[in-house]
Amino acid sequence: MMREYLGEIYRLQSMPEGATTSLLAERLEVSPSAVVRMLRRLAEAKMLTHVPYKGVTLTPAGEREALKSIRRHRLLEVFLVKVMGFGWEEVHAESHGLQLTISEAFEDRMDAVCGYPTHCPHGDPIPTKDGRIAPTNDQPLTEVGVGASAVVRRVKTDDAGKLRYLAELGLVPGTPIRVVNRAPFNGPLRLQIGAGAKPAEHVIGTEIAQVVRVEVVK
Amino acid sequence: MMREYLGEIYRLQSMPEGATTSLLAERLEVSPSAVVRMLRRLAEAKMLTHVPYKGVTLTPAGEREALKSIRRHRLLEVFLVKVMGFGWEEVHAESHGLQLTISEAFEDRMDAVCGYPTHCPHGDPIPTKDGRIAPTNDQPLTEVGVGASAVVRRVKTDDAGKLRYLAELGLVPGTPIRVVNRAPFNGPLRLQIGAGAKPAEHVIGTEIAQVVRVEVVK
DNA sequence: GTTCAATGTTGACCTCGGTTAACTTCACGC
DNA sequence: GCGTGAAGTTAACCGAGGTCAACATTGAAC
Repeated sequence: MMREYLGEIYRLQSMPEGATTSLLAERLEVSPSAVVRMLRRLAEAKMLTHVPYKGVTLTPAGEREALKSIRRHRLLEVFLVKVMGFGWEEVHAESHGLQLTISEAFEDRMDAVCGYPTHCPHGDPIPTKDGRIAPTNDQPLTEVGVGASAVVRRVKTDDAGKLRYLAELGLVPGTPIRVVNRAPFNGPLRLQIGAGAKPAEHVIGTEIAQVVRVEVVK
Repeated sequence: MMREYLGEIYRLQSMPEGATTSLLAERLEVSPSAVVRMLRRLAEAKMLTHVPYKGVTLTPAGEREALKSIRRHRLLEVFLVKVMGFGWEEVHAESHGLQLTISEAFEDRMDAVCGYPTHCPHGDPIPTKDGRIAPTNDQPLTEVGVGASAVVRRVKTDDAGKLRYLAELGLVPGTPIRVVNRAPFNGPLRLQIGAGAKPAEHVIGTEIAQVVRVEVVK
């Protein structure tokens, strides 16, 4: 359990808001008080430093553990999609419990059975066994200029409905797109999705566009 | 957790000794007092009746739950061997934790991915989703007469060492054998193992023979 | 500078699953 | 029929992980 908290702290640290008590509580679906107590225990275990009312910072040891948790989580997601046949919108919920009980041997088997994947179904990089993680270099679709071509890299949501919708549209990691048009005042985007002879054209709202991260192609 | 206790109770009820507190404690690797408390809770939940100092009997509801647990456990074992590439001697330990956290959806996927197996790697029948379990009709190898032909049906041990040894010998469910000779006073057995042109011959001790259950071929 | 709402923290409590130590009950040998 | 050892049970305890209610701190608005 401690490791899962660390993983979530790591994820949140790389976001603008940082890893706050209430955000952690929300993501882990527990009460804030449960989070605070766990922070104390993790601080005692030298996994992080916690300055009350200020914030939290992972120690190097804490980061190592966090990356182990993230590796496990993302490998599990790949596994559930590629081997078990779950949809990419189902895996978040499904991983929740499994993550806590799989052994290291099982993790290694998943890795092998999936062909040593480098990214999870949503496009996030999977840390290596020795704790290295590939850097990401993408931006929200909302920030891409009209006319630009790009490739979808990551999809930053756990919402099953949004994920289903994105899959329908073909907005999955690896898909090439082009921003055809953007309505004013953060209006909806018109996108060309996919390559080849007949790329589809779709209009998506900003709530969806914010969630899709792309790498612009020169 | 309750379901796992029920599964173990069911398994033990079909053995000569029955489901006693101490046997349960041993199989579940917990203290007898933990077992007794769980028995009380299961009795409250109308899953069984427990007469202190006498014994325990599953109610129909308890039996249903027990079979669900057993199904889950055995499916998991098949899955670990066929899909994940574990050895049949490793799966008992590996299932322990996983069993507690897999969802019903995951169970269904395992079933499908494994091709709807009917027996676990050790030869025990897998209950169906609606709670029916195939009867078994085998006997310990120790009770088979000299000269008789038989087919290995089940292997009744969780000991990794014994399982490894049995796999080496080829004494796995489905293998045809013949009892060539038996030394007096419950002495070792000489067996012909396997069919075809050159069946192997091996001598095994009674400790091993007791664990192997076979169906005699007329 | 005060106030106040949002955020963070502490404390008291619950359940679950495990433990050990002490006590009961059972059944078997004599 | 009476010990006595094994098996079963009860009681008191622990830690993990969760809750809610009360309290503390922060920072932004006025």
